[in-house]
Amino acid sequence: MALSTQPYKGARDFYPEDKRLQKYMFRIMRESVEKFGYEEYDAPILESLDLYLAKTGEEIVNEQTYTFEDRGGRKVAIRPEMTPTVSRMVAARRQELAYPLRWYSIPNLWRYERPQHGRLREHWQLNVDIFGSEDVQAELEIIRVADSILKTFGATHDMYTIKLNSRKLMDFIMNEYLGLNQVQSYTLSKLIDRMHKMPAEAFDAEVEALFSPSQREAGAHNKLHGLLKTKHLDALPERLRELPSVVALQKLLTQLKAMHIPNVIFDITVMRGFDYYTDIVFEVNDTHPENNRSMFGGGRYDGLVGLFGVEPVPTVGFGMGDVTLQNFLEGHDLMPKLRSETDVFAIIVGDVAEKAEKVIDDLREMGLHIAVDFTGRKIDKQIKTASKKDVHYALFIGERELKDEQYVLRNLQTGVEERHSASRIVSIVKDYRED
RNA sequence: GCGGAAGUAGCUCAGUCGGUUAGAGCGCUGGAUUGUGGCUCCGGAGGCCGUGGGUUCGAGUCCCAUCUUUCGCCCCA
Repeated sequence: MALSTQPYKGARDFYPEDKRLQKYMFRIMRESVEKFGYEEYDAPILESLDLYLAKTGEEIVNEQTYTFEDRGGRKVAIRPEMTPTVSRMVAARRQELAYPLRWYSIPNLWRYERPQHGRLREHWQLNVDIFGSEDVQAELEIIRVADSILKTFGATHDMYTIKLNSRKLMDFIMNEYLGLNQVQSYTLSKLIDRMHKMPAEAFDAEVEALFSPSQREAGAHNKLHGLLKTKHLDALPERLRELPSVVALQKLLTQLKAMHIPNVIFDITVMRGFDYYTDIVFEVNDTHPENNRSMFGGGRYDGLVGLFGVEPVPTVGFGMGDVTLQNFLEGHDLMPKLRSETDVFAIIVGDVAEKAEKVIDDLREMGLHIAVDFTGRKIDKQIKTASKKDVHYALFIGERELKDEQYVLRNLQTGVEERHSASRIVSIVKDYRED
């Protein structure tokens, strides 16, 4: 039986053209967040399993994490997300860091689950966090950063919606306003989280089953129903509007709109999967009709750093996955045509290899990326090879060129050929590379 | 983890009722008087029909299992 050439289930090989796309996406991400002063960090892909047992949703640890025992008997996990890791790093140097911290990373993460559209077992996820600010200005900045990234990819505001909500508001609604106990609240929040994926009747039935007789008596169901239909903060009952979280949400919405981000809305059904969110959460949705799903999101999690036994550090952050981002870019026709990192494919004509290599080395010295075809094949084959590699220019070097030191530079896109000196070639190619 | 669909050449696929040496297009490769790709013409390579069992005189075709891909569910990015 032959060895399989397939990559591991749910993981991808990155051939040069795939890697080109990944590098492009990471470059835009880095440039966007660094504009706001975020600094890159990194960490090992392996973590102690304990790190994930304390928090996170239970299912992620039990069923979706790759775990194993190392040779020393330690329980090890391949990181399924970056937030616990970065919280651990911050906690380790809690006292000496200069707050507010603006950190980002693009780690690869692993989750053991069934691969399907937009979800693989290994993915890369831009993580952007701001540590050390309780002020809603932190949320404002984080959302602006997320918006700015999408804009840099060429997206316009009609392509996505930013939905905001608050966990504190939801907790208040469930505990105080509806009078639910802890178990009921937890179940209901998970139910609201997937409310849009189930028929209204099924949702109603599950909600009804959740309430106790006395709660039903008190009209809990109707109250909840009314709330879930709320599209604006002003439409909330007075008691809820006075909550600090709601005031903060209102401020956020107003400021974002003032900053020319009109596609933000309040959405009371946004919950986010992780249990560690403590207040404001947000979610970015693709508006493309065929891919109308949550692309990524984030929120405030003030409790995580404190789990390591140090004073808590208030934190706001989000994670943006490469697979969902790619789907978004493809859906909105935002994928760039990427060329090779190689600027020039040199074609040596005749028996002049030694002299030609000298010229090529000079060009490399002046900063060009040049691959040389030393096969001596027919010229048409060599041009075809260059073209297939998505190299932009072919450079012919033969007797004639070497004699007068004028080389034939061919633009493989247009087919236009010109004779130039080496230094002129360098500036032409560099000019092209710049844009 | 639970359902549905699909696996034939590198890619996209055809293959009748189970019947001889398994097909096309594209791609790859060589050539059309040796310094120019994409067009045209001619030649060539390339298949354990995903894998393992079973039924049958005979299986790409029917049955079972398994792996992979894919769509949905759970969950989430």
